[in-house]
Amino acid sequence: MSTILDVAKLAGVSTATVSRVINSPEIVKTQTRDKVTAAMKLCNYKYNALARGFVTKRSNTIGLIIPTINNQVFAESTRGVQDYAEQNKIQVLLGNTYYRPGQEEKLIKTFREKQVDGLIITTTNPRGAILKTLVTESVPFVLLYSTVKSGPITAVGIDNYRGGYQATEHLIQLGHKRIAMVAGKFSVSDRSFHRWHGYKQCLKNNNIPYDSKLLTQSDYSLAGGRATVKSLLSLENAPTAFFCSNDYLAIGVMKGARELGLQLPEDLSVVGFDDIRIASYMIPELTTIRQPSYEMGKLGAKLLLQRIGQQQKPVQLMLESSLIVRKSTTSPPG
Amino acid sequence: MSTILDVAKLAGVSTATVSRVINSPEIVKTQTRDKVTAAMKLCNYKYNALARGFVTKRSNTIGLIIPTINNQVFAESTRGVQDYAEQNKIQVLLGNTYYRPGQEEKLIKTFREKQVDGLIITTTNPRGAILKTLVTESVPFVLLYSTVKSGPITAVGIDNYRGGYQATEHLIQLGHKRIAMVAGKFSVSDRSFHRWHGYKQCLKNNNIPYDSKLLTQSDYSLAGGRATVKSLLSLENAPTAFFCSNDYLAIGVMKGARELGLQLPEDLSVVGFDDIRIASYMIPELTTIRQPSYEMGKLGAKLLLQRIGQQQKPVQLMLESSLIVRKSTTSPPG
DNA sequence: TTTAAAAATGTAAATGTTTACATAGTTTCT
DNA sequence: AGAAACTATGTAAACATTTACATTTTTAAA
Repeated sequence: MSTILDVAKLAGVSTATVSRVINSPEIVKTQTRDKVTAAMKLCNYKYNALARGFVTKRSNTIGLIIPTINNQVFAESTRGVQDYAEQNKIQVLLGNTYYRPGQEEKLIKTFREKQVDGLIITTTNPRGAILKTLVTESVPFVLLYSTVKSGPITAVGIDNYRGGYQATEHLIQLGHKRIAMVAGKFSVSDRSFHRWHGYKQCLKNNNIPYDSKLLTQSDYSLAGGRATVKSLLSLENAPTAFFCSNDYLAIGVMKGARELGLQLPEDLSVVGFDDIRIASYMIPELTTIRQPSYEMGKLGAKLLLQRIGQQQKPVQLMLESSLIVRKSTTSPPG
Repeated sequence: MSTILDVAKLAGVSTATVSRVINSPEIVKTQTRDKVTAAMKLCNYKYNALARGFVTKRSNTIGLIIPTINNQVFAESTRGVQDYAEQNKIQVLLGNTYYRPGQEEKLIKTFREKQVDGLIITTTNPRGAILKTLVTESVPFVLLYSTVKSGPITAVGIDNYRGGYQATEHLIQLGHKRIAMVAGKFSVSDRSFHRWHGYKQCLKNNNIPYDSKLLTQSDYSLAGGRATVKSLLSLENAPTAFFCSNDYLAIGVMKGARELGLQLPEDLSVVGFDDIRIASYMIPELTTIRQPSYEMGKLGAKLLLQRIGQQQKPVQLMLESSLIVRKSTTSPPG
């Protein structure tokens, strides 16, 4: 493999000049530039970005850490990050934690060793020590789907409390009094926890007593939703509506309910969260709380790159979530 | 930031010894090792994998190129690649082409500059010049969802022809004679093209005349499927079954058919392709051709790492696809 | 012309590891 | 005890760029 030195010799110039042709061609005379370009062609020169990163201390790479690429929501934000990064000639190293404890730390360590210029993290543990370390050692990073509201951390997210409130309010307005919440495990993400708070508060504001039997915590998955239906519906005084922590849970719930012979939405109303693409293709079309995942990814990347360039002040940005009313919700039976 | 040299000074040893403690601790005396480890702690030493890559010519990074992370199929294979890579302490750089022409070449160039040890590509253009270049310059790479059957390229895929055949055969056995194919654009992927060949051949073998009006080519998306239904159903002598190039198309088709007032599967049978997770949660549950995406990703990564290590002979591996009969197919009406 | 200023190029050090080879220290064997 | 065979460590070059600074060339001004 040929190096800058080979090119330099071939073109009869110094390595500095070759480097300049690569990095700021406008400052080298056209004539010289052409000689160099020709020489590069001739010896099939391939630029070594690793060597560059080594000397400049800039890898032009960022690390992206998500729970799992298998959730369309994170796929969407990943796409946002990638698109923005690509526009700025930055590559993305991707890592999944699969919600495994300790995995975030591991990935962060590896990525830092790889000399990434910054990190974008959808964390499972926003109070973890590792984030504090990153702040102390002034590693540029930003949090996605974040629940942090203040402090020295740059973060973007939505108001999960409000999302939970919106969903519940919608159901109450339709006349529901017994509303179950199919939450994701709180231990795994406090986003679900905040949504639950919104749900609870909304019940309270509407003088509906909170019943802890109506809360379940399961995996954030289709199977999780499906599995949780039976127990909730076999309660005496069964719920007439389900608010689910994400769309996969909601789709699972709809499936489970169908299997028990219920008509949707007549017998049971279901609200999801996220508004993944397929939500509007379900039958009935899924009512849900939309969060702008792609935009969040893009914005997160933008904030990160700003932070890498100049010392930006940390900010916490809140994106708008919105209730999308479709066909999976209606008034309770009777 | 402290370097190996700082650690060495602090511990009173040479850089070589520190390096050895990092890379093969067993060959250095316990006593020395402890001194070094202590020194590393003391000056908060952070390993620089970039510098290592620079001297060893191994970045421990591979590049993964897919059409779009937004398709659950590719998300699944990505997961397979990642999981296998992680087990082998390899990181993954991810790039989406979004089916844009020229984008594959661009990504390959960037990744090579980044000195990736190898590439995993789900190509849109298996006959493109770039792959030949990679072979010539002996860059280790493997193709995923590949349609290449022989030659100097390592590739893993399924028999798309057979998949198309299986799907069609299933519909014919149910009694259908007018079977439409909702294909993805052939220009964008020859996988769809091969499936169509299987479809055609199966019709022929069953003495059903091929009708080119029953073929549409659209985007591989929910919207693409939905949009294509109307025109097909308004043909005189309309089809009673749709074979779709992927599950998103199929789900879109089901939605579109529902909107036209059809009952599924009584009025229209639909077969998909891929078996994405959500397929079995649709109503009716989607009959489809399963391809083992996760396994494909894992296997691809395995083959790549083998190829990087030793000079392995190129192989083309064919994974089993299988017909999963669910509820979206039944006998034609009447 | 000369001279000053600006533009273009060159020189060489620096970056943080690894590793072939050399040296020193320790066992083991006779 | 001396030699041989290991074992443990050190020395220093190599890797492919960038870049501050120095030098040369060109251009413009006087």
